[in-house]
Amino acid sequence: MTRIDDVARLAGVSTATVSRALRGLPTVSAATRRRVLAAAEQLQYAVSPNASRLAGGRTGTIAVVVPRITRWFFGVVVEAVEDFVHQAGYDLLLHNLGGREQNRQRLLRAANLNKRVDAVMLVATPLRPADLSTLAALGLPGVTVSSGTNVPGWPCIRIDDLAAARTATRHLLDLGHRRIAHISGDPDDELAFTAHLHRRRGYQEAIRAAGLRPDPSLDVESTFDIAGGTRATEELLRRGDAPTAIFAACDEMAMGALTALRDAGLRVPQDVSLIGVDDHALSGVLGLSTIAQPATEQGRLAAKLLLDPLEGAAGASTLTDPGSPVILPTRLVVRDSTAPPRAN
Amino acid sequence: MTRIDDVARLAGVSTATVSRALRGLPTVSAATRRRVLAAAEQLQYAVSPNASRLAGGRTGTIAVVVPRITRWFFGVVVEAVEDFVHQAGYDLLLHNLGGREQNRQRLLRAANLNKRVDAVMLVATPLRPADLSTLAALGLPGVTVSSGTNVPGWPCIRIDDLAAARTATRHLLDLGHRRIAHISGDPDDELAFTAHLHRRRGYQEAIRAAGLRPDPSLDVESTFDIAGGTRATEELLRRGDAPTAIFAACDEMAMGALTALRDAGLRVPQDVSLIGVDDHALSGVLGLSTIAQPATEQGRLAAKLLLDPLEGAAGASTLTDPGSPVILPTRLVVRDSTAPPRAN
DNA sequence: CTGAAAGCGCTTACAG
DNA sequence: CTGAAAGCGCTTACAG
Repeated sequence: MTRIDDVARLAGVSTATVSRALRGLPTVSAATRRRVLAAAEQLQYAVSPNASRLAGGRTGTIAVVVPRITRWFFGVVVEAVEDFVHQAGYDLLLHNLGGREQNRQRLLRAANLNKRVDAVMLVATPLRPADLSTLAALGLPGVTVSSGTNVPGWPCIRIDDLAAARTATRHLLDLGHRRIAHISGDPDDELAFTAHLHRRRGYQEAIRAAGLRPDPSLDVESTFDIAGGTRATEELLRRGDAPTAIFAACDEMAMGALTALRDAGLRVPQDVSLIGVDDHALSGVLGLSTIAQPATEQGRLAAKLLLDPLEGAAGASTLTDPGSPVILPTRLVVRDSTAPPRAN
Repeated sequence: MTRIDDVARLAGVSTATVSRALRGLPTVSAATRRRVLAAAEQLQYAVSPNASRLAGGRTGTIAVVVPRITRWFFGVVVEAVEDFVHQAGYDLLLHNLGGREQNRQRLLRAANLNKRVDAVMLVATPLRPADLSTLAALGLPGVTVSSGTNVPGWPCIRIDDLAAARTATRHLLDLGHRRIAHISGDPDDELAFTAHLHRRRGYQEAIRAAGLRPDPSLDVESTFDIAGGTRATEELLRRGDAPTAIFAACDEMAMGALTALRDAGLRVPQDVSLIGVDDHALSGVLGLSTIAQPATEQGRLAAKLLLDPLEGAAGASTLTDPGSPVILPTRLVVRDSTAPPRAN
């Protein structure tokens, strides 16, 4: 392995000058810089990140925490963040909680973030009060994406889950539905993010705004994924007196609902209308109506808010007030899964 | 930030002893270890990874390279790898090529892997001869998953793409189909992985084994994703004389095909049968017949083959001969998208 | 614009 | 089983 002093020797300068030239600091003459770059090139020199980080006090790395990388939203967010982060010359440490409480605890143990990253991005990651203290003690900058827990001092990027749910529910109401069910995540799950809590409230608000009363038997909780959508819908049908429409808290749950409805011999939308939230890559294929949310933009913006301050970008801190979340717009996309209820 | 000498002072031992005790080395008396652990706990001490890595010469980090984290197979593989890697106490550096040749080049530039990781996992990542030299020069251990390019000395985990394609095609043949189309990835794409090349060959072999001749007009190339499946199918239909069955090189392409077929007014499987490869999480929802491949197992096994040697696990090197790939089994899953052609 | 020297916080022979 | 000391490969004031 060639080291910095090999380069220094070849270029006929000190290691300090090599360090400055390679990092593009302005205090190096053009001629010297040329010689250093040539020497480094000739020796195929690569700086040792660990030495550099130890001496410089920066890690050049950011941590990204997601509940499950295999779910549509989180995959898209990570892809956007990865791109931005690597463009900026940082490394990306991935943490996938995978629904295991133990993973979240391991992550938050001092040793796993501390001294290891310059900043943290928490995507839809819920935190207990104790976790917040741990994070605060680390003193790291960070950003949160999607709901989860707000961290004081960190900016937050998300959509308006309440409004999204109201829009979805109102779309069903406008079509003439009155028996509208809701399937959503489990509020008791420690690791559950909180988006679905707001979506449930939005659903209930829209129902009430239409002069109806939310019917608890039409509100089923399960896991926030495909299988959960299937189970919730099966439970819904088991309760008898099927709804004429279902608002699923996310597209993946809606997809799971499709299976359950099909197995029950119910057609979408003729027998039951169905709408989700996300605009998953496959929602178009399935003809699923949904509330589209901009996943790539949320990831990209979050990465920018995270890195700009580290880079000391001009106006970085004025881009957003850490106190108030940045809300990105959603959009109703009507496809083939929603229609007026059958005249009976 | 508390440092190792703070702990040493509190415990009344040297920093060397603290280092040994904390890492669980056997050469520390039980009493001393207890005192050190207590002191570390009391001070909330976390080792500095950079200092440790610089002094110790290990990075405690592995790099994982995938074409696109948002695609089903890669997301599942990364999830499995992440779990294994973190359990083993390593960090995971994620690289998502995102279809950009520039990203691949950036990754392979000496500075981006060199001195930064202890080992590399390449998932379906193709390499040019020059890239192979670069990797060889780094002298890093590694493993490849799914096709891509074989790296001398690295184990390789994958399925038998040829056999999978033959099975899929034969399933259609067995149902009575004779005009069987194939939609697959673009062989000219620099960044394309190579799985689809084998799948095409398997398709052609099965066609020939049935005494038929592969028809080039039934073999359409596009991108290896949902949109590519749609475009390829549209092209197929544009050529006239539609096939009675389509074998898509992956489930995501098959899903894209569904859209195109529906838009053309063709029903699956009544008008056209359709089968893919993967057993994507949504294939069940869509009733898509497919050749299931074990993505989680491939990721887990690859992680194990990567880490065991680093840990000096007993028999690590005998687990597999780096020369011959480890082939995991696939399985035909028949759902509702394949049926006999219409009697005409 | 450049260099000598100290220091970043650990781990590792080496000696006992 | 334990410690003193050197060393890992950089960066950063400081001085010029």
